Amino acid sequence: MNIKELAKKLDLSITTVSRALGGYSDVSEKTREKVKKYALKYRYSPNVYASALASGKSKTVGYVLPIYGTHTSTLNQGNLFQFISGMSEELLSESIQFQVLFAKSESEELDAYKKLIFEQKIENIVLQNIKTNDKRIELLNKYKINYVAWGKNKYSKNFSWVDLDNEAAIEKITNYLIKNKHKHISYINISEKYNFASERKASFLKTLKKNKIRFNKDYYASVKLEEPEKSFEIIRKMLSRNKKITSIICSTEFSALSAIKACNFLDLQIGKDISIITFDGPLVKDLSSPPITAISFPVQELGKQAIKILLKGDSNKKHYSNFQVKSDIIERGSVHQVGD
Amino acid sequence: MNIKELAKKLDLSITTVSRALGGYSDVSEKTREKVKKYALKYRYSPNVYASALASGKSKTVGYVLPIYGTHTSTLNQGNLFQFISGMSEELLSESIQFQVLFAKSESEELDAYKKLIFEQKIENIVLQNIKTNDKRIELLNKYKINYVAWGKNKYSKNFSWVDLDNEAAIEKITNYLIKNKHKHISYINISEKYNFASERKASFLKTLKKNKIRFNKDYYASVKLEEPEKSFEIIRKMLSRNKKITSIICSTEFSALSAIKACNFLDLQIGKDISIITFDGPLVKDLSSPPITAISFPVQELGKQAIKILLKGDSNKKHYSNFQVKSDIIERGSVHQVGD
DNA sequence: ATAATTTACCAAAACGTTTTGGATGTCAAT
DNA sequence: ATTGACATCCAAAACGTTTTGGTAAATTAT
Repeated sequence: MNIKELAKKLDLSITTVSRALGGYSDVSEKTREKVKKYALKYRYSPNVYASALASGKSKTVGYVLPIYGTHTSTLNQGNLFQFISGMSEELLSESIQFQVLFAKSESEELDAYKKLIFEQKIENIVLQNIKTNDKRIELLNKYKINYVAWGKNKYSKNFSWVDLDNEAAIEKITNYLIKNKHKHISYINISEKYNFASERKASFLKTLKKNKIRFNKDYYASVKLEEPEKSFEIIRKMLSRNKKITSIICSTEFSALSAIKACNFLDLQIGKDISIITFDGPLVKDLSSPPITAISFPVQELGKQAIKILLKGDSNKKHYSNFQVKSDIIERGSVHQVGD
Repeated sequence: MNIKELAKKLDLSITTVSRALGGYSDVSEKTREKVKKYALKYRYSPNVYASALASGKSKTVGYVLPIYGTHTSTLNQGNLFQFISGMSEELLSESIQFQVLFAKSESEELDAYKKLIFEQKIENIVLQNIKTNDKRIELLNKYKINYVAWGKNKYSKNFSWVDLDNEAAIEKITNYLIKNKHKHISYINISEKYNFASERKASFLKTLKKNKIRFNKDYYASVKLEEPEKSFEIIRKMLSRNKKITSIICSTEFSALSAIKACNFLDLQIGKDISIITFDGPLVKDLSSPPITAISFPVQELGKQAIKILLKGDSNKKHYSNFQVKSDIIERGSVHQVGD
């Protein structure tokens, strides 16, 4: 069933059918209802290719999913699928397509974006894992693509984004530990080339300073996003070389699980000898023993908002939106009070 | 740059340019090379929408990724991204698009396939998690879609598939445990509505019988694919009610990690009081303490082969291919000999 | 030398939409 | 009665390809 056949059944022109379904005001409500009814009855849906060709717009949102390293990078982003789920839900309700490409390296990633732009003529894109200096941003700006980023950086006055308030989150965590009399706080972060990690480090340093605790660089390490499996060795070494450490902050739940493993290895009892606190995720939520206190934020909502902002966006207009969420600590008993 | 402009630059007709790039034999090799050179020079790539509209073929492979439950279902499929990575690699080298939809429930899943078929006119699809009675198979057969499944079922003489030899894998695992004098072997499987799980159960029963070990149904449980977080309670209960159990086979690595948690909870020492053996995955590989003996198979290769079979397939011809891999046990010390 | 075949090219139609630029009819204002 | 504004519809062009059904020239077979 195509538009021609449908028009014939309705005894209307192709134009009117098209414009009725397109929501144009130059068709009466009466005929619009009739057209809609028949379209449903005969299961008509416009051919996406013809539609994209004729209008020059693809009604598609593009997204590149990085599966770096030994495909474990997704493990370091435990709430990735919550974000995708949020996007997906919002897109479904707008009946807009969702084109996902997979990339196995950074160069493949940039190529994937080029493919979306040049080959598929996609004009709406969602980005994630924004770097402090992000080539993708340059690319998308250059070609006037409408996009929304999960994450911000120093150029983010000039694009739309959604994000967790990373600064507030780390401040909250650090203060929480300090309140529990921790002075030797370690932090297992992600490489600072990712802006969220850089923000978190900055906030960590700032909060320590505010509380007059000297930052010890031996207490800080960063793990590559694409190499979660390296976390264990890093934490094990850090803990065995710095016996004074009483708490570990983890930027990802994978690190937190690695920290558990390291504590087991070194016979440190979690919640007694040492504290662990992490950004939340499904593994930490359901698998860790013992349960780990975590900071949680509504990732699915972030995905929904990303799409909402994207769809009302317009790459020509110079108006940018953003959406920031706060986070909350969920106590699960892995943080102890020092000196008890 | 479109084909018209390119043709003008080359002083050739649109037809010839199109057919040169399309690999038709009615173009001389000399002009073909010239066209290719210019296409590269001017960065011409055919408009995918015009191309799909004109040819009626979309040059796209469709795929539906289930993110069931609280988006944790991917955790129960640890090697999913290895499979995707394999597909992705193969598709990239053929410069074919990869359209991925996400589905959050079974009905959404079926709708997603319908969307691929009816709205996007996609004629190549990869399926995963084949059920013993799979509605998707009916749908795809009915509309003569070319597809390949990861997994088989009783109707699989009538479609193409790639899979692990599940029967051999479970036989290998069970024999391995029996060789180590285990008689009270428990098995944490996935719901038998998935055919791979059903095959595994059957093979488990068969191998026990062959070795004259009576099957105890209290030693067997299945977890829903979309509810990995339930594993822990199931295993904990099973172990505390059946003190004779000396080994646990796990169909997914998430179950294996849950089994570790349960053993810790019940103060059972892994590799001494109780053995755990599992299907391998990235979590078990890098995160579990202690390391868990696992059965491993080349998932990425499965993804590659799926695409190879798909692309040479033709929904009209009644010829079906398949590709089956064997698995190997990787000893990591979590299996002990009973009576030592 | 002529006929038959093969090689290399091309004009025009087709794919199913959206959009442009009217056309027609109705109604209120003059 | 005429004009202007508005509501409602439509024919035809356009989007950028692929495919069909050729033609002319070159080559081979007779």
